[in-house]
Amino acid sequence: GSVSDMLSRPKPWSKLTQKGREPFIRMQLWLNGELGQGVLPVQGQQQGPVIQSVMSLHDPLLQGSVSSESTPKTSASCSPAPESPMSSSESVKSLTELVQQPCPPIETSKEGKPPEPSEPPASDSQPTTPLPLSGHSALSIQELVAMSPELDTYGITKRVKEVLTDNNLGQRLFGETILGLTQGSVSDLLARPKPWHKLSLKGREPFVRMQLWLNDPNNVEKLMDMKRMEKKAYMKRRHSSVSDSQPCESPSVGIDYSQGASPQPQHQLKKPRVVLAPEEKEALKRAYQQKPYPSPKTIEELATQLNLKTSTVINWFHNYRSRIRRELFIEEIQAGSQGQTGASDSPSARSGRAVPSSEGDSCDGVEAAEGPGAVDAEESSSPTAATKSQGGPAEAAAALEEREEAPRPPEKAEPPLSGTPAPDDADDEGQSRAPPPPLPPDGPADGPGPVPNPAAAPAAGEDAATSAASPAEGPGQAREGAVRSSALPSTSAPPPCARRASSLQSLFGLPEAAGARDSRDNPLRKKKAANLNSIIHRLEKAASREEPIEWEF
DNA sequence: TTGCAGTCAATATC
DNA sequence: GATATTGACTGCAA
Repeated sequence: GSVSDMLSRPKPWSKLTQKGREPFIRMQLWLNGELGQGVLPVQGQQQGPVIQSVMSLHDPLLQGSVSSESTPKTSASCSPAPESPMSSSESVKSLTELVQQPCPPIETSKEGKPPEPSEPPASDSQPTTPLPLSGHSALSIQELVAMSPELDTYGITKRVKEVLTDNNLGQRLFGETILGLTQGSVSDLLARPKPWHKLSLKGREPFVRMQLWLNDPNNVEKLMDMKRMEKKAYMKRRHSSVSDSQPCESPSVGIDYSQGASPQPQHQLKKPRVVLAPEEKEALKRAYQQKPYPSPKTIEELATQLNLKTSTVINWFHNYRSRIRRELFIEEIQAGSQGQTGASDSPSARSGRAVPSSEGDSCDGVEAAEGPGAVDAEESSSPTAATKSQGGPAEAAAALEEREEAPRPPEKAEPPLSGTPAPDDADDEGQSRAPPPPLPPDGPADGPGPVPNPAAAPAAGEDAATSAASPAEGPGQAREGAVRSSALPSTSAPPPCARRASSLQSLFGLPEAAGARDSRDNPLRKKKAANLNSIIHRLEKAASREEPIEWEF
């Protein structure tokens, strides 16, 4: 139990007592392989003293220092990390120093990728230079990650993007050579980095690699060399293959799957990729607004109505939830940087502003644009739009909604996000119990109708939100409201309370929220609401296990 | 069993 | 051709 608690809710180093730090030291040592597998001398035993003494040694490493590079530049200088919970600027330095050495080939210790089939030139080239790890005694990437101080993921990606574009280096090359990831993953990572504290050890790895790469004075050169070699190899292959076969269309130039691997018998076995039609996505989004966590039954219904495989629907929900979450992270960061209040705990936040890509665009954009909101616009213009596709997908969602409640807000806009919880779904676990509607079903009044004017929408949403908070609703709602407020902060994430608070406010239409943010808020709010939904859902679920009725705050 | 994080890899878009 | 998007999959944790 203690372990579970510690692993899921570790306290910041600075808040730990000597004793409290001990388990972390042990973990660190264990991660470093300095504690034999298995038996760890317990407490006061022989190792006790060792641990105690190590405590001081490791201090800097363990501490989460802050993104040194975020603002300034390369970590090297690591200015005093102000907001870092624990100031030690050294931590960063230690890592960067650690990292500054020549890099051995990417040792995919555990990375699934075997010998990087991709490494095109790898074969004939110098050691791909991924990790600056020193000799074998060197720390493995995992160890580095474990010991790494808090990095400013945002700042790192920003710099990486700059370097790559400035030098005309592609994501694919960078990803395969430096990170051991595919182009798509790199793109995603660079465009939507998660804040350090939300990353798992594995998720931190690419950032540590990037940091290491950034610290490598020859990083660009090495990559350029790789590029050249790739090109050369490509040309060579081309020449030779001109005559003979193969559609070596392997996108990645140097990859030779061709060889050892079975040629391409598989080609036929591949299942075609499912591509959801816009209407289907719409319907799913709507369903999501209603219930971010649909019950199996609901999923099945959706699948049936949309004529999709249930696994597709399930996957879609998983992906959508997680992607929305990610966008929220970014928004948080941005918001933080803008409101500069943000700076608080997440270093990433600092660099936020710099946010290159994510700007309004993609994040919100995505949803906003294609999401319900967009639809709205559409619909507003052509009322019947919704009707499109005969009773297609759109209806599917609608149907679901209907079941839930009556008036279903035409998808969209803010109101929906609140996603009127479907009370009906009795089957929906958590949900049913406590309707997690972040937002109350829009009052009979505004919500339901297709919000004709997008501009107006926000307002409506707000109202709804506000009302949600109001006692009026059923007990459930009230409860929720309460829960929400209390819950949010706890959400596992340590994001700046201030920020969070403000988002909450805006979410619920608290005073300032209303006018404060501009248009851009809508989508934002929607997402947040949706996110709240899931949070609430989980909270309720958890609560239900224990004291179903009790929790009111 | 369920949900999530992290990825891959096929497509879409620029 | 490079980058962005996204459905699916894997592994892990609760």
